[in-house]
Amino acid sequence: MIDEASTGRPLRPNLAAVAALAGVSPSTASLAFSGSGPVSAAARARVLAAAERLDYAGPDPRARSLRRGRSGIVGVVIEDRLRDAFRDPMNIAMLDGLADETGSLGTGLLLLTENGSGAENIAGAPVDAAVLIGCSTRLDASVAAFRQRGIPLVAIEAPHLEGVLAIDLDNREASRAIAAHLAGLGHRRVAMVTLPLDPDHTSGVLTEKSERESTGFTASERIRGVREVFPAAGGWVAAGSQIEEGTAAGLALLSGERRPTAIIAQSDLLAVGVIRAAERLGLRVPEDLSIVGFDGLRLDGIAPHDLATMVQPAVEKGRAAGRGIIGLLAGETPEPVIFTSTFHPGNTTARPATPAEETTEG
Amino acid sequence: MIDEASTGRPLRPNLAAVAALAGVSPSTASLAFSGSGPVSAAARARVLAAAERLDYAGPDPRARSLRRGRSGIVGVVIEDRLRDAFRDPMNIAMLDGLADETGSLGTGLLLLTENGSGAENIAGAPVDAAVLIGCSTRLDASVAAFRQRGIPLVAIEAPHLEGVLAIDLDNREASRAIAAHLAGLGHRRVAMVTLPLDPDHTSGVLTEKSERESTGFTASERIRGVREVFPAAGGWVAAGSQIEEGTAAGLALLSGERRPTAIIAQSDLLAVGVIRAAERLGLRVPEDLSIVGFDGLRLDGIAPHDLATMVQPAVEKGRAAGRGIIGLLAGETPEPVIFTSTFHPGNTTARPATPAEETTEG
DNA sequence: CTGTTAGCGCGTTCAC
DNA sequence: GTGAACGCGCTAACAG
Repeated sequence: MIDEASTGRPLRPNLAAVAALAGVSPSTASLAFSGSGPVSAAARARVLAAAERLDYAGPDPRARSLRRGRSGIVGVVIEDRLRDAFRDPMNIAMLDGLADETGSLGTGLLLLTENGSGAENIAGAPVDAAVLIGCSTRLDASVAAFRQRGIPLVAIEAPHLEGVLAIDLDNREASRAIAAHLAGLGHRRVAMVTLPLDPDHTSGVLTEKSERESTGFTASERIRGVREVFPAAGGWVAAGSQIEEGTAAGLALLSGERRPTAIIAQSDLLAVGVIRAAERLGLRVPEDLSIVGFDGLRLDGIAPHDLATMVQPAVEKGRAAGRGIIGLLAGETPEPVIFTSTFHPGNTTARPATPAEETTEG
Repeated sequence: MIDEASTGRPLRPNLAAVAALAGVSPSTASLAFSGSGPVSAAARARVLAAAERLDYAGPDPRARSLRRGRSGIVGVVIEDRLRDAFRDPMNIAMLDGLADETGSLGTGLLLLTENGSGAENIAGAPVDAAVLIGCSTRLDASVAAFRQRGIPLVAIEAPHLEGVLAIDLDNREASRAIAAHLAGLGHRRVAMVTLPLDPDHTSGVLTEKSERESTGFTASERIRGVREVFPAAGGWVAAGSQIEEGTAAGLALLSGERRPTAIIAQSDLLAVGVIRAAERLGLRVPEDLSIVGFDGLRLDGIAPHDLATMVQPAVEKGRAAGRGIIGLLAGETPEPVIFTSTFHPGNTTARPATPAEETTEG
């Protein structure tokens, strides 16, 4: 058997070995591979031939990244489990935009989840920059560690953090606009279905406590927006952005006595679920119940209605994050970005059947 | 301003600086951080204090991975664009299982796409091991490079590759079983809706040519399985595993003269799309058209029917891949795994209205 | 328990 | 255009 011991040379050849065989110095061989310097065609050819003979696959990425101080890897910090995060089509769209933009500069996206690897591990990742997605206060430790390392950070829809480039969405204003639209139609009893408020994705009635202790930035912002129009609006906290969760929420909200005449869901999938719940309860949409979603997901065929919703530029958010990273890595100081959602009226809202009662309820 | 130039010490402190300040040797400081060796409590405390004073965030991941020869990163090679790959819930389930199992050993999953980064880049990633997903022959270059580097490889549902641990699904047999089920009911005119056959996701009639030149391993296997029962079955190649694609396929297949009495879709989402197409054409399922899917996705609410399908253990596939990687990294030689799908009869198949005509058609 | 030494594999000076 | 030398930051051996 031909192996390390019998041949006397290392099993995995290194650049030095290739250089030796090619009869050039290591630095010349290095230049031949990286192409970032003047090498004679002859020398390059000899190096490449030697590499082939030794079955050398090119410079070791680890050594190269140590020497260069860059790994080419962009970290994506996700708080949820992958399964949960990827179930939301908006996250996927964002990742796609991000990959699009960062693909040019590096190797790939490194998925970092808080639960999988502890904050220790997450901050010990060999990334050149990191994007924080759907983050809450729990990420503080990781953020601090990244900062100490001097790793540029971009946060998408997160509370403002010093030194972290913010890519935001007008969640509050968009939600206020939705609420205003419903108020304009005459609705007074309006309820919300929110995205998860805590890291455990506890679902249930939206209480003062759950709202106060919320770590879900986007969800909280959207609640606040609605509250600007309906200060006392109640709601249901869903365990995730899924149709079934919306149905559960809908059943809970619509089964009570003084049921709402309109429901504002924080995602389109939740809204579809609410529509299902309404149908199951024999309520017509929008005659008996107005429903508005959020996201602007293409729902053709999934829901029979043309859902009223706030269309958000998810892919663009990812792209902006990617561009931000590139800028930061280039030593620039990119401006924060706030994206604007646009209202799609659809056909799932209408004047309430019994308009203008007094106040809102939960 | 206090900076590098004025203080004379590097802006980012390194382990040596910390050790110096703590009055211990670098190796002692290293042990204090990694915890993998005997260090006196006093020494550790001094090191930690020094680290805090210097705002040192711990050992540099790049240097550490060079020295240790391991980065703690597992690569996931995806052929598609992220958007396409993640649109298929099976892929997400797999990734989840993979992350679950590999979370223990490392930092995270590095998403590598062929289109984003070239084969050069992809093989230059500092990964300890890699999982190939939905790969075709186009990945050969990357595979070769990984092999040269001695990086353990696991392939999920891929053609057999020497030295690559295979995690497989009984696609062929499962598809044969579906076909046999339909044959048993009396169906003779059966058509397929397949997953993409080429990297560009070209959709259209399934032709001898597209079939022959297919790079979609899973799709081809499933076609072969069906062909064991219906050798002449025709079909439609979808551009992806999405409901709308299924609808398009259904419309194409069902609009012709001698329309099939049963359609075998290669995913549940496609099957749902076909159901929609059937409904749009006024065909009843299963009375006028039997439909079978694949995957065993939970479709509650998305489709009114209880879809007949082959339930595949997607999360388990990911888990098995993860365990395989762990084994390979430990120097073991894990056995390949072949998972078995189980048939869920549902209520979307029935005897054909006009049974037992002669042969199949396209 | 701690310190010393010696690289990991490469890229980058700076001379020639 | 090329080679020699050095150091990136850390950790595995050993020696004390």
